Amino acid sequence: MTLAYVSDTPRTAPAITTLMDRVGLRMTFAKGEEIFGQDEAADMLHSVVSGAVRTTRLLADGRRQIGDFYYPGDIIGLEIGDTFRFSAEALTDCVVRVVKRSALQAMGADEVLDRALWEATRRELERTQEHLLMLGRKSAREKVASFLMDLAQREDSEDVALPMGRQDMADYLGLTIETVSRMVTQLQGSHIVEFAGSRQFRVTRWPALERLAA
Amino acid sequence: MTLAYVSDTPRTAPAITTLMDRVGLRMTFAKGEEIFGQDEAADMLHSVVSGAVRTTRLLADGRRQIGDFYYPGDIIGLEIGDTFRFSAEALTDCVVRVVKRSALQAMGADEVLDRALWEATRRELERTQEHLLMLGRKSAREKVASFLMDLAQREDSEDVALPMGRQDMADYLGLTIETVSRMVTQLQGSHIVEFAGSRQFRVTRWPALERLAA
DNA sequence: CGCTGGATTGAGTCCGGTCAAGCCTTGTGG
DNA sequence: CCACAAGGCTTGACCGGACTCAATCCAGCG
Repeated sequence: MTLAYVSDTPRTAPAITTLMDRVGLRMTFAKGEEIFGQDEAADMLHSVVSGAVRTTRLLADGRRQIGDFYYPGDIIGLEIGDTFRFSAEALTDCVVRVVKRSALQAMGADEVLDRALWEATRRELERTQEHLLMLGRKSAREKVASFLMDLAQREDSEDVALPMGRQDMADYLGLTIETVSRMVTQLQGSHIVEFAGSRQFRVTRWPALERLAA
Repeated sequence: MTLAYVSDTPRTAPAITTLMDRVGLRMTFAKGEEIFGQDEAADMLHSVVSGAVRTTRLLADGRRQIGDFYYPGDIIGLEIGDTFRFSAEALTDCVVRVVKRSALQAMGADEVLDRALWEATRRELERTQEHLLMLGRKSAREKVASFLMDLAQREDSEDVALPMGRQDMADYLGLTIETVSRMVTQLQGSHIVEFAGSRQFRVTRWPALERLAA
C-alpha cells in the first residue's frame, strides 16, 4: 500500500486493518480462486493485504454482475448479514487476512472499533450508490470513461495497470465484452487514452476524459 | 405502520425510530417539496412517519437517478458523510422526524444506538446492492416485473397502491417513461397483473411474475 | 363541461447486443 | 529458438430492444 494510494482514495479503515493484521488469519489465493461463496453462511471479514479481489453475483441464467473491485487496505464483507450475498474471487494472486466478526468484537476496543466498522460500511454504501448512478443513467462510452478515470485517479504514476480483463470490466459496467472493447478502441482513437497492450494505459487528455465521464 | 409491514420487510430499526419519535423535530412536507438538497452540508437523520419519500441524484445534463423510495419507519441519510449526495423529496404529503446525528449521540445509550445505526446502514447497503444488480443485468420487462413484485410483497392486501408516477418508476429503474408504460401494458396483456387506473394494481398470477422478475 | 397533466400508443431511429471471424500475446514443448 | 496452441482481445455485419419524437387518450378537477 503506497502513501499516494491512501491519500487519493480513502477507502481504508486503518483502525480495522491494523487490528486485522494482528489477529487475522493470513491466507493466500491463486488467481481465479474463490475466497468465499455466494449464499455461504458467514460471519467473516476479509481484509486485502496484496493483490486484488472482485465480488460477483450470479443470476439463475448465468448473467453476472460484479459488485466491486477491492485493493490492499480494503475490507470485504461489511454488508453481510447471515449469509454472503456476493461471492469473492481472487482477481490476481493475493493475500487476505480473515477474522470472525465475533472474534474481532471480543477483542475489546469496542467503542472505537464499532465506529470504524460503521464508517467503513458507510463508505462502502457511498461507493455502491455511485456505481448505481453509473449503471442506471450512463451510456456505454461514459461508463468506460468513468471506469478508466477512477482507476487512473488511484494511481500516482502516469502508467496505469488494469488488474482485470475485459469480461470483468463488462460485468462491472453492465455491458458486453465487445462493447467495452469498442469503447476502449474509440477512446484511443480520440487520443484521450493510450494503451500499451490490453492491460496497461495512460491518460493523454484528462479534461476530455473528465468531460466524457460526465 | 402496519404489523404486516414490519414482519414482511424488516427495513426499520425500532431502537432508532423510537428514539427519534421522542426527540426528533416533527416536520411536514407537501407532495413534491424538497426535504433536503443534494450537496447541502448536513449532519441530519430523517425518519419517515407517514407518507413516502424518494431520494434522487441529478447528472449535470438533467438525467435523474432515484436512489430509493422510503416509507414509514425507514431512516434516510445513513450514507451521509459531510454533505448529502442525494436530495430527498416528498413523494406524497408526508411527515418526517429530523434530528442531528450529534444530538442523537449525545443522548446516551451510545452502545445500543450505534449498533442499531450500523445495522440500519448495513441493510441499506444490501438494498442498494440488490438495486445495482437489477440496473446492471436485467431487461426492461424484468425490471418492471421486479419492481411491481417488490411493492406487492410489502402489502398485506391484494390491492397495491403505487405512490409514485411513471416518471419516478422510470428514474428508479434506469428506463424511460414510455418503456415503463409499455411493459406495464404488456404485463396486463399477459394477465399477470391487473391495473385499476394507473396507480392501483393487483397481482393475478404470482408464479408468472416471480419467473419474470428472475 | 372543458382544461390540464400524466399515461398510453405508434412510427422510426440508434445504441448496444449477438454471432462469427480474425488477431494478437503468451506460454509450452519440440 | 521456433512452431504451435490457447485464450483473450478486437473487429465486422447484422439484429433487436429500448429510446426519441409526436400524437392521442384519459382521469381528475375546477
